[in-house]
Amino acid sequence: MSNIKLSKSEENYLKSIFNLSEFGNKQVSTNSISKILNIEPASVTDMIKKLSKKNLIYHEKYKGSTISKSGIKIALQIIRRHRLWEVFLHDKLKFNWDEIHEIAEELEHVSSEMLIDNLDKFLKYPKIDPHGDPIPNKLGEIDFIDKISISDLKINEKGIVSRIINEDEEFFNLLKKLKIEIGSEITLIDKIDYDNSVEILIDKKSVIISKDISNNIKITKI
Amino acid sequence: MSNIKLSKSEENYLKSIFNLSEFGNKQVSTNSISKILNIEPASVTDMIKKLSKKNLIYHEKYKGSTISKSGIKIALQIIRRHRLWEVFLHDKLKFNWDEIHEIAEELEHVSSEMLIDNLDKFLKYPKIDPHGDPIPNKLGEIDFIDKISISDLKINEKGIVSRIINEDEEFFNLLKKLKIEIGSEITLIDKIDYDNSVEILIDKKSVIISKDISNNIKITKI
DNA sequence: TATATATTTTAGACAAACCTAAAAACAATA
DNA sequence: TATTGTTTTTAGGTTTGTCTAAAATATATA
Repeated sequence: MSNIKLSKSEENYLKSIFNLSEFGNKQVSTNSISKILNIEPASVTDMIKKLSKKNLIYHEKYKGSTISKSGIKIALQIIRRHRLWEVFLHDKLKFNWDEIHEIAEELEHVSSEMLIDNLDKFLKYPKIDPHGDPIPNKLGEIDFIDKISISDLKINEKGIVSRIINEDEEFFNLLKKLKIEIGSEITLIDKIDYDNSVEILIDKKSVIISKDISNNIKITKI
Repeated sequence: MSNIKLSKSEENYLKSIFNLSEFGNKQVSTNSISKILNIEPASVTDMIKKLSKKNLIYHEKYKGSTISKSGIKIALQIIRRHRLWEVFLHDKLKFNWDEIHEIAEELEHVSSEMLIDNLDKFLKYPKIDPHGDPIPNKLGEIDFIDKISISDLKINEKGIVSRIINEDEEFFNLLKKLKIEIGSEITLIDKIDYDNSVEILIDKKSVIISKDISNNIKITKI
């Protein structure tokens, strides 16, 4: 089995390559990795060689890198760890969801499988993290949930908030004021044709939110 | 303020030096650090130079090292992090207390002050870890608790198990069978002069335990 | 106290993960 | 297609934290 213990750096590269590859389907350029990790292209080339030798990615000189099956498997475990820690930080330690990413970025590299399994159990096997991103299970399987816009609902239909696109602090504060967060139940009351804003029922109150705001909130139908 | 971010290595050295120094009172030999960290003496000398330059320890060539005030302060924070994570792993994630040390050893290096404060709050500000060791508070203050042996109790006096000395797995299994763990209430029923074994009431049952066993269990009087 | 032994330090090397500068390959376009 | 610009790689360097071998110092003992 691919039980090679990877360094923190290797894990970060692998995660980034996976994220850039759109589930392993796209070739990833050295430059894009460099930008995402804030590391010079020359250093990225070094690490690409290293990961290639470990068969976690395939690399064609001057062309780009593709993540391998075993690379994907490991990347999904790192993402699993990251997202489970995010749930813990948000739900148990009461961090705001704009504060959790950075800390989870550290915690994700603590590599005890039993730790993550027990954490998963403690959190009652959550399916999505506080940003609404799905959490891979122990086997790396992801529950794909159909995410739609509020305006895709019919009048009086209900949805659960499952993804916040914009992660700016101002937007976060607005949502806090509106009592909208991942898991909130929303009912569509009316669509206003004039400017494509929508009237919704949230936290037992009805509010009208602009198209721009509603576009940054994804939901799943109940 | 001494808000220098230390590397994982530096933190481990500092913690070891503190532990070996008996609360900063003793000079620590290069060899003892080498043994505890499993790192060659020559490498230890290198790190000693580095920590000296940062004024976290004082070093006299060929004599030994003493930990400084600011060194102690940082060491106590690392120990605080370690022990809080141990409480979390044991109480929340249901790890056995012989499994938690290694994982806490990793978690203790995740250096967000807010993380530790929130964890502390979540755990309801515990005073001791699952081994019975005291947890420094945010300011580095430790509650010193008078730890005594079971045989120091008078007949019918009660105590709370507050420290397990022997950390071997067999001993752990024995304690599990006897339902003895940190926090358990013990009542001394009788002292047997013949072999210095003691009869105690634990978990509503009376058992006789040998001198050797009772010596490995420290308690605090209620 | 002289000598043997143990401890500590110095010197020099190495791997990991980064860097800069320059060369090589590729892509875009006049 | 020749030139220009961009991307990627190579070459060589740095820092951190480790190592081994040898030298320096301290300690123990005959």
